[in-house]
Amino acid sequence: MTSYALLSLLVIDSDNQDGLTGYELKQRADFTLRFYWVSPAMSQIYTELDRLRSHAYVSTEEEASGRRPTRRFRITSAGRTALTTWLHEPTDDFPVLKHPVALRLMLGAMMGADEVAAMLDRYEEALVERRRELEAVREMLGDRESVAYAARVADWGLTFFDAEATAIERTRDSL
Amino acid sequence: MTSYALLSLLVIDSDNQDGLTGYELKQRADFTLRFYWVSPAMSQIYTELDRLRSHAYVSTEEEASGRRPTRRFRITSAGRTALTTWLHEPTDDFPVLKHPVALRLMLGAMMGADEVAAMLDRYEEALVERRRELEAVREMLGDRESVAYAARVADWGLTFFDAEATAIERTRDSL
DNA sequence: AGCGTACTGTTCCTATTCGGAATACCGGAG
DNA sequence: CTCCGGTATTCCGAATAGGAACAGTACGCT
Repeated sequence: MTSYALLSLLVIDSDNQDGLTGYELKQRADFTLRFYWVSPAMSQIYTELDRLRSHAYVSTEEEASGRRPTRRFRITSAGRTALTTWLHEPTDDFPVLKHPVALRLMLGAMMGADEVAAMLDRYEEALVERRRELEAVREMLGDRESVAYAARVADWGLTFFDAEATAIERTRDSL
Repeated sequence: MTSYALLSLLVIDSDNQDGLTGYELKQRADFTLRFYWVSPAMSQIYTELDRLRSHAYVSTEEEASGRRPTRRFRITSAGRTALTTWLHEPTDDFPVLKHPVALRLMLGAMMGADEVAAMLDRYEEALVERRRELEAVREMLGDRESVAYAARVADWGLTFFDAEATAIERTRDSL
């Protein structure tokens, strides 16, 4: 699955002629992908890139400018085809949510109400911060037609964050 | 992290004297844990149980009744202590959401509006089903004080599902 | 009693993912 | 020219995922 996530980053960037390095891919992932997926570890990005290259889904360009070899990756037409095929096949995958706050809340009885409240406060703070970051992304996207789908995904994320804020409120009220 | 999730299942069950087998633990995880975490693979459950036993956080009881050895696991007081310690140390872990629908929506331009709509429809169906399942759990919990925190977690999950439904609606409207 | 079948319970295998350390090179501020 | 922060890749070990394989058990059916 992660390979498709990386392919999607590459296809989004494909108007850029130069392609991306693994490092840049990691930065893009940190910037957007993490809001609706995860930002893969460096190690995994390079592993996936090797795999994609072995399928000829990406092409690499060595940049032997200095002494150090730097590779820039671009999606190939085969990669585009594979991605399109993947998009077309319906999937029944359901979102996976790993929620450490909920995990701990489950054992609230072992924590005490004040500590639960403190945990909620901390989470709320972190949430506000995350939301701010996503909102910045959303504003960058604006209402340009070319990034309309990215904007929809960002809006989806904002809806999620707002629901989290609501859940925090409700939980607090119930204590 | 998963080991604490398993410990939490064991502590929740600890009024039961007999303890749980790995298999039963998997069932419990399928029933509740998956709504706010993941249901670990069988292989991982047994791996974690071995680890927990090596820390003496769980005790095992061999049941050599027939020919087959069956092990029942119970949390020890050391396990309880470890769990409590873990609960007390504040964490800055943020929820992780892996959202395949959002991942695909990102590339909506490569799918076409009708296919995107179909994907949203399928997701909505699956969502309704999941919500029903969680609601059944929620109703089982009722308003008993002993499971008040579990009920809060269930409510949190329902809030999440409702937000997903909202996000689907909004996305549909924007197409 | 014997049979089929679904369920219980554990182990095993492989692949994927995570998390970050280690290494190395580059460019600019001072 | 030197330090330092950013760029870029590789490497390592561990955790997680996903099921298949295997084996015993319970129960209804004939």
